[in-house]
Amino acid sequence: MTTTQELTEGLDDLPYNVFAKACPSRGTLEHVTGRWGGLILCALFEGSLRFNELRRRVDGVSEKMLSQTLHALERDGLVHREAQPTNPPRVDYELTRLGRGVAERLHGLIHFVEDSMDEVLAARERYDSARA
Amino acid sequence: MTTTQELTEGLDDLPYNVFAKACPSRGTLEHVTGRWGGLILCALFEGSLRFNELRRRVDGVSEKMLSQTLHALERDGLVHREAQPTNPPRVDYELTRLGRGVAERLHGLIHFVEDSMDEVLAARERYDSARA
DNA sequence: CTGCATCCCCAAGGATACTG
DNA sequence: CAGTATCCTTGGGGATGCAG
Repeated sequence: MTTTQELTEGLDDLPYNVFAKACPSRGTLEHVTGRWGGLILCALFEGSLRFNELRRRVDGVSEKMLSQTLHALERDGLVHREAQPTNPPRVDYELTRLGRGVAERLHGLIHFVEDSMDEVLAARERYDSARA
Repeated sequence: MTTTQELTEGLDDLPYNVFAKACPSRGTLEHVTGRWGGLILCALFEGSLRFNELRRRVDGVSEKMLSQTLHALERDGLVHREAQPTNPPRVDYELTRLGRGVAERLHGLIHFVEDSMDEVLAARERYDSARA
């Protein structure tokens, strides 16, 4: 007996496949690796932060983008929002278990890139001077 | 004049720090985690590919974006371009040692996201129904 | 096949002002 | 403090055409 599953297994037809244009995992990947998503998750990996702490930590985010990105990450179940009904308001953002899994890997990637920058910059100079 | 470097030193004054707006590592991170960069590196992680193979593998990339992203990755020293002076032309793209380091970590991240999609989708439903 | 050049649109995202 | 609402600009990126 040959099932559809058997016919297609072994290549990329796992339940979710980023390489497929329509796969929902691509959307989540973009939230996670987007311009601000990665930095926000990585910042929260070091501990929970309040809105404006996060804003200062991630140099260059606008209020709007921080708010918007946090909403997307919260919706995807990667970030938990803890609002305290005090005055003035205090809201803490922290990673969920799922979020820690993502952030841990993102953290590894980011530090690898940081540690590689000397080589990257050297490669750029070679590339540029080769066609000057 | 207060520079970003001065503002952040004492905290993360490692040679390179993605959290600082002006750090060159942020640019490279964006090449690597950009909309197409991540998928291209991840595709090449499984082996070298020709231009149109890559184009088919990464469902949805336009010719322009593939070409443009490959140039950025080549310039950063992550991808090696091997052109054969045949007719018709044949060009292979493969990861450099540095590129493999990045792609390996990216690959781990991407698969973690794919494997988490059921949970992500469930979280979205909870989030949406909670404010319907 | 492997691209580069051009046109063009639209949405990401910055700036600013306002609210609870 | 923690956001939301609005406006407006820029460039990301798709479509098309051409070339070696």
